[in-house]
Formats: sequence, C-alpha cells, structure tokens
Amino acid sequence: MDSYKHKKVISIGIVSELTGLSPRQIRYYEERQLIFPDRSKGTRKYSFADVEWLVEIANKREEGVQTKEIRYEMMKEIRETMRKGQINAHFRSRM
Amino acid sequence: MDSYKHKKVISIGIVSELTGLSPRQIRYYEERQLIFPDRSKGTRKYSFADVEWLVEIANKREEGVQTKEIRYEMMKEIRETMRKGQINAHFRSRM
DNA sequence: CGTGTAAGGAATTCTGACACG
DNA sequence: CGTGTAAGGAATTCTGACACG
Repeated sequence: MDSYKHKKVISIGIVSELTGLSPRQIRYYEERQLIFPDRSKGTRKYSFADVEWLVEIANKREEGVQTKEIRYEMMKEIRETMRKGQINAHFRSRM
Repeated sequence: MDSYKHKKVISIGIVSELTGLSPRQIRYYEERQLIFPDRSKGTRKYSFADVEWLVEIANKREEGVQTKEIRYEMMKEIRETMRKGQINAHFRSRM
C-alpha cells in the first residue's frame, strides 16, 4: 500500500534537503499552484509524492520550462486521467 | 517498494500527532533504547516504520508492560530473525 | 519507573518586501 | 519570471532538572 507515499508529514527543511530546492523555490511553486502542501498549525507539510513531483518540476525548470507551462501540462494530464476515470492517487496527491 | 516506510523524515511533533504519544514519552522510549531516530541538525527524524513501532509500544505500555520488557522482547525477536537469516527491513528500521 | 512541566536557548518556519533582471 | 536575502515574529525542538510516585 502507498499511504506512506501520500501522507503529508514532511516539513519544508527536509523537503529542501531531499529535492535540492531552496525553501524559497518550494514556496514559490506553491504560489504558482504547482504543489499543494497541507498545513499543520501554520507550517507546511509535504508527502513523498510531493517530493517526487518537486524533483520533476526541478528537472523541467532546468530545461527552461516556465512554471506556467508546467502548470498547464499538469492540468492537461489531470484532465486526461479524469476522462479515463482513473482519478488515482497519482493526482490526488497533488491536489 | 517500501523506502518511504523507512526513510527518517518526520519530526517529533508530527510523530506525536500520529501516535498520540507526547514528545516526552517518545524521547523517553529513545532513552530506553526502544526507538532510534536519525538526527538532522540536532532535531530527531522518524520514519513511518518508527511511527508504527511506537504505536505497538504504546499498546504494550497500556497493558502494563515495562519498557525494559519491551526492549527484551524486541532484542529476542531480532535475534531470532537474524538466526533465520531474515534480517529484513522490519528490524533494520529500528536500528 | 514513566511522565508532566517550567526554563532558557537554539534552530525552523512564516510572511511581506526589496532586489535583480 | 524566478529566486536570493534581510527582518521580525511565532512556533518547534532540545537538554537537564525537579516533581510525583
């Protein structure tokens, strides 16, 4: 089972270590609606799925892809997945 | 794969919420050598496996089992598992 | 023995802003 | 646009100790 993968329990400092992204970058991607952490009394909590998604974001950014485009592709992927009736954990974890 | 289960990334406050144990109790069980968190710059980090093991400890404590006995049983279990050549993640995660 | 609490310090996180580009 | 940084405050965590039992 993958409940571990989607449980939001990791604080931003650890996510930063795990992804190599700065806290500033991670918060910015949230502002741009690419990532959706939970809030535990004010502080952001991320899942392992979030961490993996952030690494993907980092790779796309390195390729020069803008956050707006990443968001557009993400939405499109979600739309397709929903159309197939496959609203699975892969996307649930990002919303 | 269960790398998520054994990666130590959760801070004590979240572990406290997840287990229902107080931070004081969690630190005490560490002092009694029942649990072995990693340290990320001074602060303790736990895995989901640690969280599950803490819940087991909590159950035993409610039954009146002392930490010393829990530790003894834990060691015995580990010894048996090692004898069978089954040093698997179940125990690796606690050491 | 196991756990609560007050104490003081250190490290973390948060937000809004200015900077550069 | 994307990210760094300094700023001030709030919340977290740490340790060692005293308390009770």
